[in-house]
Amino acid sequence: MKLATWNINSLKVRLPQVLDWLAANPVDALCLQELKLPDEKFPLEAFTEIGYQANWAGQKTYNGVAVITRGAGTDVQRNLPAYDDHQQRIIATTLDSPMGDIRVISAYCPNGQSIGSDKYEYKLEWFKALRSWLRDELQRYPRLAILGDYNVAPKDEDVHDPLKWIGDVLVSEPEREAFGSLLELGLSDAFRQFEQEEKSFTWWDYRRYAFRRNAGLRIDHVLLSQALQPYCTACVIDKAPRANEQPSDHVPVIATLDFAAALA
DNA sequence: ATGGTAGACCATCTA
Repeated sequence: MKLATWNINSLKVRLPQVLDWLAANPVDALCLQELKLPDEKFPLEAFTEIGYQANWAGQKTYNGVAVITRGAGTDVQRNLPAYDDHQQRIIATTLDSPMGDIRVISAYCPNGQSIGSDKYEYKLEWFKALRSWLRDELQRYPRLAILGDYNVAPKDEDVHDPLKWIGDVLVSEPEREAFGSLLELGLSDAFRQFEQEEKSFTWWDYRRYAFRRNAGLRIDHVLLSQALQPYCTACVIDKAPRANEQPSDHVPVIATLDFAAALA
């Protein structure tokens, strides 16, 4: 089973790239962020034509998340139930697997804009609400994967130039603590369970030739519950789509779960 | 210190 996440920064612009990517990477679930389109503009047919189903929470202009899946999802949940928020940042669905139900969540965590701004306070509040919801969700669904754009580089090794970024949004200590508070629930950062190349990033600013200079951050993550982590055999970043014409500023992250040994 | 680019949308906002 393969699970992936990709912040595509406008599904309208990136739809052809997403379809191409799925053809080349037929994952079981692809979590998308920053759809930037309202519910009624979601291109469902484009996905059904290639054998996928979809659940989404759209919004005009900003935000918006989706989970593209091979099978039909059940128990679909939009947004954080106990956090009143018009920004569409969460969609959750339950997939069938040889191990039983697996909860898959696509998350677009707030950016925070700048330290001390209203948006930064909102980001920290939102993470608290996310943590609280995830605690309950893990009780209901021990096999849980939450994938998305967390807008947090967890450690200095996830930052191209840590000195330049000290105290900045996306790397500040309160944000890293917020991210760490999710790990305290028993979630693990799948990417760091494996040997990885140094300077592995998932996002590069469009400006100043950041991709060419590999001036990036690792802010897109796959978090796996304790029940799922033992089955994860790989977690990789696919940098290829950043070289496309009109690329997203983020690239996909893919986690592989292998249940064969457990079922043998 | 500012601005650089991209996307949504036609003046800025968000990232």
